[in-house]
Amino acid sequence: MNLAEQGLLLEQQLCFDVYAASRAINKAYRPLLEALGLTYPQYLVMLVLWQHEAQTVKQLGEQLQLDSGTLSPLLKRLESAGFLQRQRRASDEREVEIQLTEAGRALRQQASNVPASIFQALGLNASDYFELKRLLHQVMASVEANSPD
Amino acid sequence: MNLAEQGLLLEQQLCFDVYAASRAINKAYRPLLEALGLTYPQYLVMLVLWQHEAQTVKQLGEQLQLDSGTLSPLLKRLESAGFLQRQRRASDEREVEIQLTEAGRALRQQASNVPASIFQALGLNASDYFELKRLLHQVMASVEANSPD
DNA sequence: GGCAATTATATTGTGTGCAATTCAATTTGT
DNA sequence: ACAAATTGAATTGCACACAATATAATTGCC
Repeated sequence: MNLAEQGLLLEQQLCFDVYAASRAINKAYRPLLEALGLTYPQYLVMLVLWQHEAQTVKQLGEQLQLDSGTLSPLLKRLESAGFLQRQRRASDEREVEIQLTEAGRALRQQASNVPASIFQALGLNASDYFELKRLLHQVMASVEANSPD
Repeated sequence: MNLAEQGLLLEQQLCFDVYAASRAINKAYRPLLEALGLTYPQYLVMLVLWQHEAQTVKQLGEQLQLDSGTLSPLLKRLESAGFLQRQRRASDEREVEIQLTEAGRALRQQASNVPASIFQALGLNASDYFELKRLLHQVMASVEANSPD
């Protein structure tokens, strides 16, 4: 087997590991978030809103790297679940502002143990945790330099 | 802000980094694979088949950690694209055997430069590459120990 | 041999992701 | 001021993911 062919082996593919790890992590969140009535992407949106309540769709999209094609239906589901409200901003009617409801705010308390549970499930010590974070950031920076948004 | 609340900050979430990196990598593959007529999950299936031509759906699913709900329609699309054929195995009619077509086999040559292109786009030196791989494997092993298949 | 449990795949339903398009509101250039 | 360009969301269309269910074939057990 020559060098080019060796690159085509699944077990050599770092990218597959990232892809598989992402799905495995999602699976670990599922039972925890099900108790809150959230999916993992919905939980990420709530994280952003818990940090700063009023956000436009665009601002959410920038932080989560998701576009309106993903966020619009997701936000509608969160709205019909009663966790937030969407309304056109008066100062610029193109923008839709997302506001937490009381139920959405209250959910934060119920979610407060999720990060620790997940951290434990990851099985990493602090130094590996930060090393993994560093390497992922490096990969994202490189990849996005080649294929910009 | 107390400790529990600090866990709920997006920028502290390693899991978000894995999720975002996975999508960023997918985006990097897209233009390369578009030239071959493949999506990234389809490319992964082809990688497995290039290594070992005859596989059942179950065997593919084990290697890629994907179930029949994902693989069945994906394999049908690869079949109608002319890259493979699906047929019930005579010895056990519950199993569906996947066979590459000549076009599917030929695609391997066209894909041979993909791994090197992607490796370059990742911007990692060899030692970071293997370190990232090690950490991801560790995470997957831990996570799957808690939420088994 | 026959029937219950198991196995392999397919189907259904829900929820992302994302490219491409559409539409309305705003900003810009003159 | 006003037409053209830009912007922010929503919509459409397609392709995953995955839980839950259905179906058909096989295996085990008596």
